[in-house]
Amino acid sequence: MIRTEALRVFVTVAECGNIRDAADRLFRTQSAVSMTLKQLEQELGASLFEADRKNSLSDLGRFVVDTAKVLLRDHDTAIDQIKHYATGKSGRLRIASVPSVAALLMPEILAAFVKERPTAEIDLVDTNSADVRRLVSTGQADIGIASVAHGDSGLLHEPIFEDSMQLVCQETSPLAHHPGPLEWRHLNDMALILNETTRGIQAVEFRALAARTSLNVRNVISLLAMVRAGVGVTLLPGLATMGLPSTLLARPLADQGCRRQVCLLRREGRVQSPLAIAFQQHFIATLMSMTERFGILWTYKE
Amino acid sequence: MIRTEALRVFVTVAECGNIRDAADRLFRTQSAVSMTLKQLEQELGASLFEADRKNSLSDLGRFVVDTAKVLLRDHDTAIDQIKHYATGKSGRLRIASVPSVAALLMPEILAAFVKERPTAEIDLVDTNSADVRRLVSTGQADIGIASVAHGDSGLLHEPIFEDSMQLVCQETSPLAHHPGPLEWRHLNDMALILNETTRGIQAVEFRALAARTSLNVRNVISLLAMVRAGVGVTLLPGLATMGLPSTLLARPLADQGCRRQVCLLRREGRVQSPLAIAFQQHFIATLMSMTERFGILWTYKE
DNA sequence: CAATCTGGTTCAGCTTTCCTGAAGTTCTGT
DNA sequence: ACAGAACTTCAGGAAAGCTGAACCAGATTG
Repeated sequence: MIRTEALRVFVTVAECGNIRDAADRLFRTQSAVSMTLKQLEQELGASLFEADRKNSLSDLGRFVVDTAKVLLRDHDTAIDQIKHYATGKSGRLRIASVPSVAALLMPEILAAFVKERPTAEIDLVDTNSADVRRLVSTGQADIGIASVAHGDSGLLHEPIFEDSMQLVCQETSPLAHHPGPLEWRHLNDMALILNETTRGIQAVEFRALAARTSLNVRNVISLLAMVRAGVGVTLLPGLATMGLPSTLLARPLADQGCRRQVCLLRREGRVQSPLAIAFQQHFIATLMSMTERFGILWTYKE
Repeated sequence: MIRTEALRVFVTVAECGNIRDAADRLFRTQSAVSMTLKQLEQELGASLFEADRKNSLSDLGRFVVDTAKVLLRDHDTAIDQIKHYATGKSGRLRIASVPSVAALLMPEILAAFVKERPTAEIDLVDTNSADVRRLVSTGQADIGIASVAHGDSGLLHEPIFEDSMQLVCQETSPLAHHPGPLEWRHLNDMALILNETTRGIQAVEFRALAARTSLNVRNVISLLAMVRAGVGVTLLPGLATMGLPSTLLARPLADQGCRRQVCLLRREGRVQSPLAIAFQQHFIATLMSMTERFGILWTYKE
């Protein structure tokens, strides 16, 4: 059996022209190198050098050096690739995230992550929570960031942070300059536009309000356009209100229990790729240092 | 350190889908395979399979299989090439030979040799003895077949066979039908054409005859054309007379000591390529069984 | 529901391989 | 002829790899 390492020893000796230098380079003793060479020659049944002195190769030796050099190069790059993949330095990662996180938090988080991993390929999809869950559970995304729905089978979720819901209205709205947090009753006279994030609100007062309206807009851009056009007001998580257009305002609610929970989702019973693991660690660690700046409430455990 | 063999074990398990079958294929026990896998996973710091059962790969596992498969393929073909080269099954061999051997013996000898070595590249040059020696001593040929000249420095020669010199004349020549072997004196009245092979003849009687002529023709084709045209007679080794044109005849000489010695030549102090060694063995062995057919006298020792 | 089967892991002990340090050999230049 | 350089050989010890036996955990079955 010809060991790859024996070939490496031989190539090193051929390059150095003598055993001592090769032994130094390989962090072995002369005798170890000598014996490896002898064993290799025995294996091949022919001499690799012209003489005892290792400064001139035999015909066979030249052939073996040439062949072994490309073998070793290929071998080393392949092992390297494997190690990179195994340590999450390369590979492919598909992230599905709700728009607020994708737009406001991800840029900063991903910037540092990809900088350290120039060979990693990362796909970021932003879509609504339900779709994020679908993508993750069907294996089309490796990691999801969304609110959690009970009854999600096959998904593991780890709560990351909470985000208090805010009212979004025109700056000309009567509620715009209302002093202090808004009570539910203040919304009684307003036209309310529902959206995906309002589905998670449990408060009975809100559910009563919601029952009176049938306008439900999915896309955030459209939703804000509606509010801007005076169709009505809506509720959005605090994070999503950070880049609000100038004619709109966000106002806090008095009901502190009215929050959306953002979770990290992954498929159950599935070994994650090292890159996915690395991303999660990076995501948690980076995000933790960003909580204050974005006014979010950290709920991650462990 | 990731061993190539560990990757081979992993790929085999991935292909078999379980350890038992893989162990059988690898001629190892289950436990050995299990431990190798465990060690590999430890080295990579991540799991290669989805579960204990080895029938579904993790993301990392899939990547490693893909990468390792090409690595192993390249590795195996490279090792194979080296082994082929080392055992003389492939490589390049440059043979320089005198025309008589090249034309009459080599076809049969090489036919079998190349048939067993489809990937070997063989160059055969036919030229005169002096040039054969030059090619071998300058390293332009690996093996030479020629008569030996004393004072050849840097050349090793092994005598192979002897060949008795014969007179070549027109069939209309007075000597053509002379009964019994020819004495030197029978040539007294003949015009003699010298050639390279006559240089090696020591007999004083011949040297006296040779002193009287100044016509020396190198190329065998030209030489025979001369004889055919009636310019004179010449002497050639028996082997070279076997394909004589129909109007020419070869006649034996009485002087049994008048022979040319054919040797196998190689460069001194130089390790031969395995293919060259293989060729020599084949050459000697095949030629030995051809001696009678070609009327040559075997002189190879050892 | 216990009994069995299947696929895998762990462990102690053995064998093989590999490496080292010291001593020996061979070549080379002076 | 001698010193030094280059390499080999050898004995002993460390490490790695393999095996057989025992063990474990899920499935399957009478």
